[in-house]
Amino acid sequence: MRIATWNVNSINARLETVLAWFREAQPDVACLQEIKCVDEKFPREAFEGLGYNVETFGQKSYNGVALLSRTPLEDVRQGLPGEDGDEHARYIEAVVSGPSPLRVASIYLPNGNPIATDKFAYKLRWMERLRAHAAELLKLEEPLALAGDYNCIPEPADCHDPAAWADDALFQPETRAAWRALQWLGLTEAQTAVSPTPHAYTFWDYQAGAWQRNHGIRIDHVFLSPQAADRLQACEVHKAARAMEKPSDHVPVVVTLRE
DNA sequence: ATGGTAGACCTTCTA
Repeated sequence: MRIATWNVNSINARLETVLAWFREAQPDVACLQEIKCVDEKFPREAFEGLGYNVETFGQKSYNGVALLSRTPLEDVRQGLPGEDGDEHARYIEAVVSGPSPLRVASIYLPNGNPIATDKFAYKLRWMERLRAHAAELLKLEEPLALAGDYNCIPEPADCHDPAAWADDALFQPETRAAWRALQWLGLTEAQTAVSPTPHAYTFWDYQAGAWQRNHGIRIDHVFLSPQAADRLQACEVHKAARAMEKPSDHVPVVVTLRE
């Protein structure tokens, strides 16, 4: 089973690019982030035409996440528990049905910049809520994948120039500690587990020639429960997607689990 | 030199 995560930076602006990648890569499950539209505006039919079941948690203009699966999605949950009044659409979870069911979540963690504002406090609260929810899910002792844009640069080797990120929310000690706290729960980050390659970037800014200079960051991750990590076979960063026509600034990350 | 680009969309916010 192949599970993809991809921050598409507007599903409607990116539809042809995303569909072309889906035809080529043919993931069984996909977690999308930053769809940037309400549920009614998601191009559902285009993905159903490729054989996917579609669940979305959208929002006007910003954020928005989606789950796509070849088999039906059950037990769908929209929104991360733990903060009443949180309006951001950043979390959707469901169970991919089949002979070996997989619980999967599409995660768009808050960016958190600038760090001297409530945006950073919101980011850290959101990370603590995710930790608490993940701890609950781990009690189920079932295959689980928490995939998405974590907006966290875990290690210096996950960027080109750590000094350039020193004041950025993605590289703050608190952000990185909250990310590691997910590991200490017993979750396995797939890319690091399979091939801990330095500079395996998943995002390159549109600005300042970041792609041409390979000034990227590794911020798109897949965390697996022990029952899923036990089946981990591969984790691939689809770097070529950054060179497509009208690319997203993120590329897909695809995890393969043994059946 | 505080730049640069992209998307949504009403003029500026977010990234």
